[in-house]
Amino acid sequence: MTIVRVALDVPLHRCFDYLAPDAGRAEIGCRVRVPFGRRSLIGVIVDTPAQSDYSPEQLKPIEAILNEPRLPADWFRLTEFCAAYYQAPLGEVMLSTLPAGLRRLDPPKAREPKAAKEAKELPTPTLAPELTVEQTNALAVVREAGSGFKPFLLFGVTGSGKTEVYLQLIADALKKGGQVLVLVPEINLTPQLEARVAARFPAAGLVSLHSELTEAARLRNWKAAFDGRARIVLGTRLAVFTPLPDLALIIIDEEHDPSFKQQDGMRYSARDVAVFRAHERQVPIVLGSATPSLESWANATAKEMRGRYTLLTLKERAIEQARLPSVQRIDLRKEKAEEGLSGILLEAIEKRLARGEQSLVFLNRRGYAPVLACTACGWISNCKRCAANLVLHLADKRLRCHHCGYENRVPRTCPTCGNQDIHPFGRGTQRLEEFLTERFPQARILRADRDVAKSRKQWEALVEKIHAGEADILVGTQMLAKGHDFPKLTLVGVVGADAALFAADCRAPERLFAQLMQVAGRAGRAELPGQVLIQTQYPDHPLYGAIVTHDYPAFAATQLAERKVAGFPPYSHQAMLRAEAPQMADAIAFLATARAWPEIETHPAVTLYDPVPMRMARLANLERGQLLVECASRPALQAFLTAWRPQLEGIKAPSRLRWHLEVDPLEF
DNA sequence: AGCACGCCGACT
DNA sequence: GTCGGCGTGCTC
Repeated sequence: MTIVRVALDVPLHRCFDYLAPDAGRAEIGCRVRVPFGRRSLIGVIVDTPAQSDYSPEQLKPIEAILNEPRLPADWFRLTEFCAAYYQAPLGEVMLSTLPAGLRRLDPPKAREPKAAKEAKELPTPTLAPELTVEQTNALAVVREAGSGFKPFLLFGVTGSGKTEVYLQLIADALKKGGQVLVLVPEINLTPQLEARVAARFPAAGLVSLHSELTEAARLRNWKAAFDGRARIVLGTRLAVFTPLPDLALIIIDEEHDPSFKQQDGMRYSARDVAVFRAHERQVPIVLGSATPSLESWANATAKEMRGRYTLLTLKERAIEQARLPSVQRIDLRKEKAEEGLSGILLEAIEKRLARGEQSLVFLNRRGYAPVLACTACGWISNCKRCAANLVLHLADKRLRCHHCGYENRVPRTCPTCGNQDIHPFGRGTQRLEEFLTERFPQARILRADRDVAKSRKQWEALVEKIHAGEADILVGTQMLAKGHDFPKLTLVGVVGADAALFAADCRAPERLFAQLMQVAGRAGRAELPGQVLIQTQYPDHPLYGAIVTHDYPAFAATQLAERKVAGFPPYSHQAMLRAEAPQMADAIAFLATARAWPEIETHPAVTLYDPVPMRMARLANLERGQLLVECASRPALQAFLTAWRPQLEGIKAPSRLRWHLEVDPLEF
């Protein structure tokens, strides 16, 4: 009998030893089924130690060895790094990054893909278009760097041809016999990238990996990547963990996008994990964005970072005749607005209607109005379970909490004083749609938000309609800003963006800038020139100034200067301890105990702030508090967290209290 | 995390 | 008298 050390998907920071028959090929990287307490679990063999801390009698024999697939050594280094860096149990990391079919006891029998599909003749690859000078230069820099680890930041506005650069680099990597990993923020927002890659490399066996795939499809695609049949893997953040024997290049499109950050379980940043992976495998990595994250921008431009990343810039739009849209501010202090829309914007819409072009009104707030209130007694519609207002949805006559999902009928009179005079305050997309319908009765108006496009199918149908020119005016949120190009869209009106200017979160301006650049990029992509009108009470705000001049570097420079003064990332590193409990006092008490650990003194480089309630202090009947940890040195922060985390596990707290530690938090 | 055990309150 | 609430402890 041999001893095997097994990582299991349990929230315990240790592995478990078992006995395995010598004959059974129980080797590192194999999955095994083992008895655990009264249950049976799937785990991964991480070691075959000569000795165990437990006596042989205490060790239970494994139940089964699952030899295929055998997880490779570099996958071990990747998951071990993540477990250490994000303070997560190794087994949890390993098992959660495998497709469900490999971590379940009763894996569904993977059906072979239909033979007809394989027999189909491969289409002729689409041809590469002629490159611009900038694209040629960018490619030359990457090619010159060769095949080792080297991170590049490909900075280029919408339409500047980043995708073509990716495609050429993919071609290079494939030619050398390598595999390519392409990460995208959300698969349903970037279907055209998948289509373009597939069309250019029809023989590369492109597979996609994202959470919308069925379990069987995900397992099938994972295996194709694992055994090298798929030469290109295109996926969302979870794809960063896919074993790739011949990995030669990693590409991250829209690298600034917050959806690369996992917000539950192991809270990792797929972008950062990808950079680690590229380093570990000694392959180049290209991060692309029109509005890079400040972290990446600093790595590519700041003196302090000593050029960790190489900056590649695409300034010009690659599509002929297409120019950057003209962006103007509308001063709401001077312009009269009707239902939140200024005369200038309404006139601009009218002009587009006359010319048969499309307009988009961008408002990142769904529903009819963000709150319903009583003018007599001051009652406002708030959520019983959250520190948030219930949003009025007139389309289906409901009051709805956008945070916990609680919903209610719309009362006819004030619930506290009986007054009939209750009013919606503020504006959401439904209200704008209603007003525009009234104002432009001849126009075809389409609203695009999560209420209208609940499923992927509904969303695709909506996009189809817009493409077919079945809408004159679009009213939409965030959803419309990403991905799709609408050729007849020549006007974008931005409404209600000011709120984000003064948000407490230091990353709010960065996100707003990215969002505005993205939505502005929707205007005038083809031969029609585009116009963007931003309605604001603060036309002199530097953020808008930078949007008007399309000047991300200037914006980033001011933001980085502010971060430097404040000692914020990327000039420091952070971790956040969060606790939630039915009573805020319990959550804060837990954090205070964590804060009072005496050995904190032995980590002088680390700053711990006071425990405070979170900005959204109550969510779904749980009160939430947080404690920020900051340190100029990443290794020092890591050393502290590694010593601190076991202490946290020992803190006695009410059973309903939950806590987690997040490294490199994005939201505050 | 599960899943057991165990010890007190309010039901058929 | 039991059903069941959740506090506590353990999993090689």
